[in-house]
Amino acid sequence: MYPRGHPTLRDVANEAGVSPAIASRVLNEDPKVRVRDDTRERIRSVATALGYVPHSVARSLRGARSGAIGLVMHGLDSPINVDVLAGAQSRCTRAGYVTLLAEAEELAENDSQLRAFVARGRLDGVILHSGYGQEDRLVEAISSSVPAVLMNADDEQQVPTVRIDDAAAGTVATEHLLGLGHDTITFVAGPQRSQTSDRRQSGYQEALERAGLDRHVDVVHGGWWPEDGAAATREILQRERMPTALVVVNAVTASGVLSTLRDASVRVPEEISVVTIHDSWFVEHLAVALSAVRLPLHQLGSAAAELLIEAIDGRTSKNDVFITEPAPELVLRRSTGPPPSLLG
Amino acid sequence: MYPRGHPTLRDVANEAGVSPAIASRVLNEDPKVRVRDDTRERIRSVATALGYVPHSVARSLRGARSGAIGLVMHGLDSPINVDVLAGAQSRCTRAGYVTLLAEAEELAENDSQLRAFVARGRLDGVILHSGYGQEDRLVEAISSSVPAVLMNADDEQQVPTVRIDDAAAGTVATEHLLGLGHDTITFVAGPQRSQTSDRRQSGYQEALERAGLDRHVDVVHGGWWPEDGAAATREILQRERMPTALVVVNAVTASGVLSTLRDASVRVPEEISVVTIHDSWFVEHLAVALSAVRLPLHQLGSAAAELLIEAIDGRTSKNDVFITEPAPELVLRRSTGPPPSLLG
DNA sequence: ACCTCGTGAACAATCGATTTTTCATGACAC
DNA sequence: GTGTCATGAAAAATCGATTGTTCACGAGGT
Repeated sequence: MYPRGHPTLRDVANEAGVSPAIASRVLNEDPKVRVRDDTRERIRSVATALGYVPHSVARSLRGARSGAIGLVMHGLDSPINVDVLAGAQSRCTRAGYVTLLAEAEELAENDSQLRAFVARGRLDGVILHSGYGQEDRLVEAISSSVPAVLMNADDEQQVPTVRIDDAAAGTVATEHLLGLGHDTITFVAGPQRSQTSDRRQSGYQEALERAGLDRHVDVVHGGWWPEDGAAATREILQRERMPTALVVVNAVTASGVLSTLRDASVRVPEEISVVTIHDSWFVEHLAVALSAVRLPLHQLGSAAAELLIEAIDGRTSKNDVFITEPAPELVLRRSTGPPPSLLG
Repeated sequence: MYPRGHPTLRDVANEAGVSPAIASRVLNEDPKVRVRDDTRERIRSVATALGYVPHSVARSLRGARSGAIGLVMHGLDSPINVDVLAGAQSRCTRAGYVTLLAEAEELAENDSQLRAFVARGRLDGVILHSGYGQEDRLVEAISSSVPAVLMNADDEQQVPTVRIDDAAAGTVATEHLLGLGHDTITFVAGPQRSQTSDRRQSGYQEALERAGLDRHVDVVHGGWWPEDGAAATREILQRERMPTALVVVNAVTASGVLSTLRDASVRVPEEISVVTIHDSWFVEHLAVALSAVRLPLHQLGSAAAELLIEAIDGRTSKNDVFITEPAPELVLRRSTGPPPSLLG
């Protein structure tokens, strides 16, 4: 039923009594071809009558365009990353591309998967989710065979990159706490090698420095997952002097922080304030409704798609994009308040 | 740099002083061709020296296989659905297919997107995430042009379907509450037209009937999102006689239920117990760590991929698959306990 | 010497659409 | 009546790989 008897352009042409050449031009509305109106009409009606659908593979073989963009993503189990994916995916789709999805880790580990993915002719370009470190080989392998754009990668890259203002997010979060009167604020960071985490941390440090509190910079390394937040929190809980507030690198990490604090019966925000970066659907449903800095993740994805599509079309290809609008903004909920000392 | 000067099979053949035919056979390790060892060696080394990569489009034009599978998904903003996606994606990838991702809603609304997606030759098959109702036309359009498998669809379908035991999940959740002594248990359902929700609800009803409580069946319709759970909860809170326990159709919905109860200062589980279906990473970090019934979502995806791949290969194609292993299982956390009446 | 056979590899068709080139027809001018 | 031009459409090349068929050559048998 499926592939059998699918009419080809030749079938349409024969049925309409014309050559495939003329049928192709009519159906593609080639402006520089002269056809009689009745012929044009005949071809069109035969095409619809037969249910003709162009063969995309044949078309891209001739045309050197596949109409497909590859999306190489990290950790889709995190809603944060899914937001980015959605932004990229919908932008590509609106531009008429179909999107191929792949997992960065799998591609990096499995050479035959990688080869199948970037096989010649399959993709017009690739959007590569970066910022998880240690992926130079993958970036190299992909960008050497197909136009590529990176999302959220390290600073020095051969490949065009789109970034969001992670440092500003760190600053906004920290300044919110400073404004409430906190002066011992710990940054719960991501993995040691993450530049995304580093950038947020530098925003945190900058805010402290501006407040004259550079001596109070305090960083605990965690990771991107709830368990990482939980581990970091347990470490903090064991200290003699606990900070009065936490800036957590990521909302998923923060979910582990909050539930660990709850399990330890530490009241938020009365005993400790928590603010995080990324405002996702779940943050207001966590152990405590979580104050968070909103970052334009969806835009990160769509801007990357935009940049790639421009590059594919050969239009002005700025090399990098830094998304500053909308600026990171705090969404205030229940997890932040004045430090205990000010509560009387 | 990219497409320019990519060596073709002909380039390899010329360089090695053989015909493209023999080069193709050697590189693909065709067993029924006889070549001298030195020729074979020469072709191989020329291929690697030139960095030859087969042109996937040319290959699939000739071979009538694209090596690509389409994944049409609903609501990727829900982690629940992402789990399903991940299962399908990784199974396809391991079988050597690349995966094309599309949004069911967009495809249903936008005809040109749909046509681009199922364009002849692009896909060897499609996995279609169903169970959101009202998608007959999409299923029809897709399955008429390419082999397809449905995930979690309604019962009467023309297309092979993979299902999980939603009814059993409803039963397990309900029996857990019954076992704790509850007898007024409300089911917070999904949208009116969702068969997935209906199946879970029927499991709930069946459990009540077996307990002789058929008169206590009570269903409030909500939806798949936190706001839906919140709205349903507000409705329940306004009643004169509140139930002592809730079975919530979905963990995302339940997150809205729990935070609404928290905001209304209703203690969980002391005043009301809540159990949900779907055990995702976030449920233990919600307002109250949520008891949940684990369903094999990842397997739903991978089984669908499996079924589709078998169909593509023309191997035994069972028409439907019903996943019963592992059976739905309760993961006990803090949101369920005895009803107030038994607490003394 | 002639025919047969096996070996190793070239030739050529094919997949379906696009695109450049070529061609047939009729109208018109001379 | 012959040459020129515009019109409308057919022919044929092309994209790159795969695959069924054909072919050249040398060894071996008789």
